[in-house]
Amino acid sequence: MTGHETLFPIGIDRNGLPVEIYTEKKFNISIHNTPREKFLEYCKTALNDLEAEMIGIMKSMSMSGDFKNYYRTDSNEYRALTQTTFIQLWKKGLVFEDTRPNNYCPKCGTTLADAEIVYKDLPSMLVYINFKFRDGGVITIATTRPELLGACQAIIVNPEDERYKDVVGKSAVIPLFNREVKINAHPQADQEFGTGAVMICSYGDYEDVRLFREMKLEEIILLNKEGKMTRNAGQYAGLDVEEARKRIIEDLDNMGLIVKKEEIMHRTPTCERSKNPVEIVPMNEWYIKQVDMKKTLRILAKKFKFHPDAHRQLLLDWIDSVSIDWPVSRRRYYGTEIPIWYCRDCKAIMVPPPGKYYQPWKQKPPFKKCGKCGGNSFVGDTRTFDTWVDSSISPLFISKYGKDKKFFSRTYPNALRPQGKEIVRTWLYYTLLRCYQLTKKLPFEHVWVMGWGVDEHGEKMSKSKGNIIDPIPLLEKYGADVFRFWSASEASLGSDFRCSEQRIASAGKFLTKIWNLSRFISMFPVVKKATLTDTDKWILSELGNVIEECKEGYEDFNFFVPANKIREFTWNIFADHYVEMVKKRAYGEGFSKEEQQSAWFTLHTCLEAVLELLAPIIPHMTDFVARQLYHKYSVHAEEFPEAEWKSKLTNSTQKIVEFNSKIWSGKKSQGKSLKDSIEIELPKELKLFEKDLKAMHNIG
RNA sequence: GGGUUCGUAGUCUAGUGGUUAGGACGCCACCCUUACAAGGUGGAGACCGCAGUUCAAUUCUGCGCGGACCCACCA
Repeated sequence: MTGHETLFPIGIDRNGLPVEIYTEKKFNISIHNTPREKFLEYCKTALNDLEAEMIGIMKSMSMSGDFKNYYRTDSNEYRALTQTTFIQLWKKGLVFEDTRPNNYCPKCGTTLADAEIVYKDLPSMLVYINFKFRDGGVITIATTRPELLGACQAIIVNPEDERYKDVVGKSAVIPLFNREVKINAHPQADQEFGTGAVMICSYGDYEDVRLFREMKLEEIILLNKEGKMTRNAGQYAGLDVEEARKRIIEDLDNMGLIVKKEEIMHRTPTCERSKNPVEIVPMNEWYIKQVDMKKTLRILAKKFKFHPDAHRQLLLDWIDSVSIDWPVSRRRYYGTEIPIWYCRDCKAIMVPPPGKYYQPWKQKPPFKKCGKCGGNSFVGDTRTFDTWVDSSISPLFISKYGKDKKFFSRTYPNALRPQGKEIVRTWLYYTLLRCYQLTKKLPFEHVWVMGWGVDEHGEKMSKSKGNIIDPIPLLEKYGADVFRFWSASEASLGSDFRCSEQRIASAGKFLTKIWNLSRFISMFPVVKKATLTDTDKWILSELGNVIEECKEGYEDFNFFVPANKIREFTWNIFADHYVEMVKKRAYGEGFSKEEQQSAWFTLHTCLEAVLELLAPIIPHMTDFVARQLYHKYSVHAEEFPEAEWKSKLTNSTQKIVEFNSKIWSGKKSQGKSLKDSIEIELPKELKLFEKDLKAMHNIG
C-alpha cells in the first residue's frame, strides 16, 4: 500500500537440540544408542509433522508472506551456506579451538546438553578440611567434592566476612598435594554456608567454571572421559570419583585434617537417563571470536531502529555480559556438520573449499593429500554446529549472499527483523555478530521485538503448566479477521497480551459494526465530487487526523495504534455522531440536492479510507466490502490513504459530543423518545452545524 | 540468587509535575430512534505500597511488593 516491492520468504528453522529432544520423546528412542543415520530420519519425520501444522496456522491467520518462496534451515542449500560462512570466518582467522567444560555423564559416556540434566536433591557429605598456612595457623573449608582437592586453584571468602579479613591475600597449602593457593575475597562466598571459605576447583560445578574464567585461573584436569581420576590426581590416578573421594577422606582423616563431616541434602545435577551425577569435563571445541568485537557490537546495536525503542536495552545488556568467545561445536546429530577433516598422520586440520554441503562424519573428504605431511588418510569431524550458527545467517540466505550479486545488493541489508523478546540474546545478537563479521554491514534496518500471547493469568504458556491455548479452534470459530483485529488491539508494541476468548469475541463486534455501517452507506450512490458542508468538513478533518496517527503507528510496526484509533474514530465519532447527524440529509429529508450530495460523498470517503486503513489488520472483510463498493481490484493494492482534509473544525468535536449527549440524556430523563421534538438553544460555537443538529434531534 | 523490564477499574489500555485521570471489554439500569438489540443511551468502578524531592506526584528518585523475560542454581 506504500508502493514498495517486498521480499517476505517463509522460513522454518529446523535445526538443533529441541528437535532432538522432541524426537526422542515422540519415538521413545535415545540419540545415544540410535545409529546416526536412523536418528536423522526420525528427526525429519517429526519435523515434517510439526512444520505442516505451523504452516497451516500461518495460512489460517492469513500471514502475507510469500509461501512459494519458502526455505528450511536444514536443507542442503541452507546448510551449505552455513558451512561456507564458517569457512570464510575460518579464513579471516575468527575461528579457533580451545577447551570447554562440558556436561558429561561417565556412565553413558556422552556429553549432555543442559536440557538433558535433571537437578535432584541428593544426600551428600559436607567435609570440613583444614588448609595450613606456611607460617602457622589454618583455614577450614567445607566441600562436598574432596576428591577435587588436587584441582583447587583458589579459596574464596566473602569480603564482608570479619573472620577472614586478615587472611585475604595470603596463601594456604592444599593438603595431600602440597601446592599453595591464594585466598581471595569474592561476594560469591556465602558466609552462612559451611565455614564461609570455599575452595574453587576445576570443576565441581558451573560456579567454579565461572570463577575460573573470571579470576583467570589455570584449569587442572582431574577427571577423564571414563570418569576416572587423571595423572594430575597423583596417588589417586585411575580411581573412580566415588573411590577417590573415599580414599581422600580416609587419608585426610589419618592426617588429622578433617574437622567434621556433615550429611546434607545437596542439589546435584544428574543425567536424565542414567540418573548418575553429571561431571564437568573440559574438551576441545571450536569457537568463533566475539569478545574482541564487544565495543563494535555496542555501537552497531545503537544503529538499529528498535520497535519499541526500549527493547534495545535487552541487546545492549546482553552484549555487555558477553565474557567468553562463542563455543560453536556440539556433540549432537541434528544440525549442520562442522566442515573439517583431520589428517590421520599429522593431525593437520583440513578445511574444504566453500560452496558445498559437507557431511564429514560419513563422506570422503574433497581432497586427496594432506597439505602439511602429504598423508592420504583423513578422519571427519563428527560434530555439528550450535543451531544459532545456522539461524544467524538467515538475512544472508534470503538475500542470496554469494550467489546473486545484483539481488543481494537490492535486498541486503534487509528491512526488518521481526522476533520475540526472548531470543534477543541469541537470534538477534548472533545475527548481528555473524552478518557483520561477513559483510561489515548491519543485517537489517528495523528490529521489531514482540511480546507474547500469555494465558489468562498473565503467565507464559507451556506444556508442563498445561496452560496452552490452541489457536486453531479459535481461528475456526471466529475467523482470521477477528483473531487478527483482537491481537492487534489487545496490547501495545513489545508487551505481552493475555489470551481470553471472551475478549476475542468482543473484538468481533467491531467487525459487525463495520459491516452494518457499510450496509448503511452502500444505500447511497458513490459520488466523486461535492461542495462540502461544514459538518462534512469537520468529520473529514477528524478522518485526516486518524490517517496520520495510523500512519505513524504502522511505521512503528505498532498495530495497536491503528487498531484502536480506527475503532475509536469509526465507532465513537463517525457512527455515533456524524452518521446520526447526516442521516436526514443523506435521505434528502429537508435538505438541498447539493447538501445531500455532500453527505453521500463524505460517507463514502470516510468508509473507503477506514477500509483501507484497516486492510492490513482485517484483510478479508475490508477487501470484500471495498470490492463491492469501490473498485474491482483488491483493497491491498490501493494506495495508503492521505490526510487531504485538515482544518480547525476538529476543535468542535468535543462540543458536538457533549451537546449530543446532553440532548440524549435530557430526553431520556424526561421519558421522551429520541424522535420526540425538543426546544433548546444551540450553543453559538455549534452554529456551523445547526441544520444537521436540528434535524438529528428534531429541535423545534 | 543475579540482571533487565513492567505495574492505571474485574480485564485490556490512553495520558500528564497541577486533568472532573480518557477509551474499550465485562457488569448494572433504561430504550426496537427506518445500518446495526452482534445496537443505542445512561451509570457504578482505577493510578501496587512506603519514604523522599517539590508549593504540588499517578507522573521524578530510592526502597519494598508483585508479574514477565534472560542468566545462574550453588562449596
